[in-house]
Amino acid sequence: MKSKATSFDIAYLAGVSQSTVSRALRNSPLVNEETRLKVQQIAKELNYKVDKNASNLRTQQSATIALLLFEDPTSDDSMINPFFLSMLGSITRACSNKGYDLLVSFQQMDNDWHADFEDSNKADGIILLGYGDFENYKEKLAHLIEQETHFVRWGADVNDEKIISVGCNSFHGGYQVTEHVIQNGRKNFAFLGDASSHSPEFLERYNGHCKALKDHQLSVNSKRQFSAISTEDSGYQAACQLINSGEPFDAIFGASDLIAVGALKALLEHNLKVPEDVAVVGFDDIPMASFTSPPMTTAKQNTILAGELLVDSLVKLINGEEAKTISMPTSLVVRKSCGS
Amino acid sequence: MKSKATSFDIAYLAGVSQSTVSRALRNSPLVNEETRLKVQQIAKELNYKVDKNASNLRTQQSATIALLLFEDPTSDDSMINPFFLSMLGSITRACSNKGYDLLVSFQQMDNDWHADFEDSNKADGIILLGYGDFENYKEKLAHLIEQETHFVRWGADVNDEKIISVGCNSFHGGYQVTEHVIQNGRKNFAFLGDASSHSPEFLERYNGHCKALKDHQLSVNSKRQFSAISTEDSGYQAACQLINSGEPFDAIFGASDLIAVGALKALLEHNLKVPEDVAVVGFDDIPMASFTSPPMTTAKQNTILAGELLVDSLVKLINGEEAKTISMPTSLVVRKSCGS
DNA sequence: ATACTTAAATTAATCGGTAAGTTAATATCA
DNA sequence: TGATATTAACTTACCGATTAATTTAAGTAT
Repeated sequence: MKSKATSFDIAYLAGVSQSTVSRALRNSPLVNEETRLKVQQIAKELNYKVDKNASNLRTQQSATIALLLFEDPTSDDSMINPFFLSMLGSITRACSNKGYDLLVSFQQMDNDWHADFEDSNKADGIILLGYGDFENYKEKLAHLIEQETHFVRWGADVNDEKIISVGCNSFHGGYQVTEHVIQNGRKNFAFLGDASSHSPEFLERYNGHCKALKDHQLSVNSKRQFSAISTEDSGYQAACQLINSGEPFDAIFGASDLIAVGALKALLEHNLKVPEDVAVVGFDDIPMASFTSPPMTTAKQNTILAGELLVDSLVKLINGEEAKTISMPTSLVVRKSCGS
Repeated sequence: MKSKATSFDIAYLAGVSQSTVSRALRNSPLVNEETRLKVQQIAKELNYKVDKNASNLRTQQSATIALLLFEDPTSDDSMINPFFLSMLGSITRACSNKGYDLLVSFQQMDNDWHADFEDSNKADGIILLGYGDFENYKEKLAHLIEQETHFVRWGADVNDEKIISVGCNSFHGGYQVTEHVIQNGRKNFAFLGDASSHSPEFLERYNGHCKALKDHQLSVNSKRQFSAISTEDSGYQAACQLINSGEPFDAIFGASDLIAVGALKALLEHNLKVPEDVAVVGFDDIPMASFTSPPMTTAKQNTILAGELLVDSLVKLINGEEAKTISMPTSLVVRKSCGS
């Protein structure tokens, strides 16, 4: 086992002190050009790498961001919500662009989740990602605030200026897709997804949905709203309930694409044709959405931009700057499932 | 800004020495039960968390694994290969089960990628994940070995006992899907995917494919093999080349599901019906595979198990134990795209 | 020639733990 | 009772960097 080179080894070989080595490697103007080059040369030969534990300990920062990904406890263990997977991809990129490493951690929303990364100095800040029961979640956030932990979360504004959120304008997205379907002549809209304060995003989508209905002189019928979490299975269940309820409907808005995909499956099983009998729209624009049969019309959330904004905001907080809650617009992606 | 509590603060409050605090918190038998409880109580009240930088520095290990995810440089920046995303999910879980944190880093295969995580003591070992030009990749692995870095890679065995790989038996998988389609009566098989030593996995799939053809008295026609990397677009291009080549074919084997999905699109555009005119099969069983139209028959790679085995093997290496290259079986998932 | 800058390096304190070595107090045994 | 074990604590060195404080040497001005 060959032991790693330290700055002392370099110092010895270069015939200078260890602190000069440290300075030279970080291009400090306090060290002579000639010395610097010699030191850097030796460091390279020894394949020397700065020990992050030592330097982080000394500087009290880690150039690392922790990502906590929350999952619905009921979701299939083998499959992470593809939407968040996309987010993860863009966050990873955004972090590396900003010179941060990324620690990824999956957490069950219901369990006691630990956000010790910053307390233990493993990370400088935290990104919280995931749908989930917000009412429960809120206490934990209060705790984070109390600990003065730097964090940003993905999601709708929660009207607390200490909680920085980056999210899509769910209300507008909900309005947008609903209006599009209405303009295709559908009148009896069903909504599948939790519409309570436990899921602020879904609630906003629902509110936008209802507003669109009202603006077009259609009534909101709560008998056509069925609760669902963001899994295909849950969407399937909700759609079955809807079908079995006997309420007439000619359009379904799934609060997320996964829910809509589940609905598609339920409709198929009940011999209802999409979009002829029922128009189906979703939310997110996950990669799968363009491969469903028929391809899904949906409100696209720009995950690339979202990842960048999350990281930007968090880095601002880490640097002691101000950061603001951001709401991004969604864009309507029209495919075949909505009938036009 | 409230400063974090250190073990000295606890020591002062508990009226013991700092080292006793350190021991008490780690349940060392060297400290009296009563003292231990008192210390732990105070630690809790202060919301004390061990500083990982300090303890890692002292113990020279980080309880962290770094995951390097390689992407085909040409792949769409917005979309990470869903197969690797699944792997990432299961690796994350496996790590947390083993008590390791996970650092995720995306790397471009062609650029100089850095695997400094272990050298800089940020991680105890590295998992390498991704398809890509293996010939190029090899030099870097040699470098890792030279540095005595602990690492495991996803992929086919590369016949070097210093390189521990965990992968699926691509040869068998290729054989399996090919044979299934042959048994449905197809005779003119095309293969889309790089079949060179630059992509060992694809090459193995191709070899298995050819073996199945031969075993069933069908000839291998290299004019029906078109190179492609694992992206939908590349699969689309390759399928177009195939179609335009004028070679007759009634089945396509995409070396990965993404390639097969691209092929599906090309066939649709050329008014070729799947599976009536052409059977299409893929490899991986990404989530999308069950939502294509028609749903894709494919060789499933068990990503959950794969993640566990990768982490297990790496942890063994970290602990100085032996680890062996592992080849897992694939399982045939029959859906509609293959015509039965 | 003396005093004063400036440049370039060194020394030493520090970050917050871990663990080996040592001491002090109590318990056990012949 | 004196010698030896055992328990539970304390002291101190150390991990490998960063950086403030200090020293040394050379250069400039009066």
